[in-house]
Amino acid sequence: MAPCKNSEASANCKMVMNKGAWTVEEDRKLADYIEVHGAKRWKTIAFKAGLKRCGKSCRLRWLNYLRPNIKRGNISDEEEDLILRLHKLLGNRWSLIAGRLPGRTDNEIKNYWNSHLSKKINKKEKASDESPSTQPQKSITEKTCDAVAAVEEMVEEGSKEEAIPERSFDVNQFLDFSMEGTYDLEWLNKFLQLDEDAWLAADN
DNA sequence: AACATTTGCAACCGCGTGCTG
DNA sequence: ACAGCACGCGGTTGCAAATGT
Repeated sequence: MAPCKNSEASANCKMVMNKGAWTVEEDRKLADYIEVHGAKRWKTIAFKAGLKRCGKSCRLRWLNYLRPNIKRGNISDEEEDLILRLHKLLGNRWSLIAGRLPGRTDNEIKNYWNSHLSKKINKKEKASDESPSTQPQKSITEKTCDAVAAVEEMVEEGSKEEAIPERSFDVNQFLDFSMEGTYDLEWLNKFLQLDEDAWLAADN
């Protein structure tokens, strides 16, 4: 145990805070309190639930572990593919990426990226560096990444000039996560289909 | 079996942003 | 306009479990 150093808790910093792994008892207290009072004002929640934790810590525990409908582990190929596509498009915007994967948290996706996908990509890059003369068949993921890159270009072009009608790309719509709950890839395919040529080019 | 190294994940930390008085 | 607070994000760390030697 150690005093909480972060700014949020500085006001009551004299209080000794719990740190490290959460216990079952702490989880129960937090979940019970939020079930009754809702997930607002984390500092108050931490205090009133009788937890010697920073509000910040409570929030993280709730969002990443206790929240209902959380999916844990077993990231499917479909989800992995989606993460790769979105990362190509958005970069390390983990919360935005997580927003497209119902039940997944930004922390989980970030961890998954750092421990699995970044290594996969490095391997692929190394492999392609070692055999530059041969042109191996691109995987679905690589193809989609190429297509996403094409979409990115379109976004940039669109910001410079009038959008070409049949190629119009609405960034706001793309980043509008209000249609939560629809776990299909239609929304992305719609954008990817904007440039069939990019697909064909990626194939050659 | 014992030790060293790597891996995977939960949690922490600092910073930026938005809201409120 | 300003200060203080609360929240959210992304990077980083710590540590247990798994794996290698």
